Amino acid sequence: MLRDKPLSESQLNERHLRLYAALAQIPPGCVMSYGELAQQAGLGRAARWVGRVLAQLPDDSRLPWHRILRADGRLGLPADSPSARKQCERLRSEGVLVENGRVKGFKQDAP
DNA sequence: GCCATGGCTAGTA
DNA sequence: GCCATGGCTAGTA
Repeated sequence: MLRDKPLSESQLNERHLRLYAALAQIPPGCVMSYGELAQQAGLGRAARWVGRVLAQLPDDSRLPWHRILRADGRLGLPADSPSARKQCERLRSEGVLVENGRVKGFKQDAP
C-alpha cells in the first residue's frame, strides 16, 4: 500500500488491514456494497463500520473507495458533496454508468 | 451515543 | 421510515 504518511493507530489493526485488502482487490469497473465488502473481508455485518472507515481515508488514498455503494445501488454520500462528485467522476471514468446518484444495473435498475 | 448501512414494514397512487 | 447491527469515540469515575 503506497503511503507517504504513517498510518494512525486506529488504522493499524487487523480489521482495518483486512478491509483495505478486500477493497484493494475490487477491479476497475466493478462495484460492491458496504455490506458485501464487509463480508468479503470476513467482517460479518459490519457494513456501517465500513462506511466510517472509508470516510476516514485520507484524500490521497490509493484505495478504490469509490467502488463502494449502498446495497440499493445508490452512492453513499450526499449528492452535492465534493466526495460524491469525485466518486461519480471516477466511476464514470471506469465505464460505470451512473444516473442521478445511482449506479445502473447494480441490483436491478428502474426501466 | 454516534454513523458514507441494511432490511423490512406501512401507507399512498 | 423505523429499528436492528457493530465497532469506535467521547466523556465520566
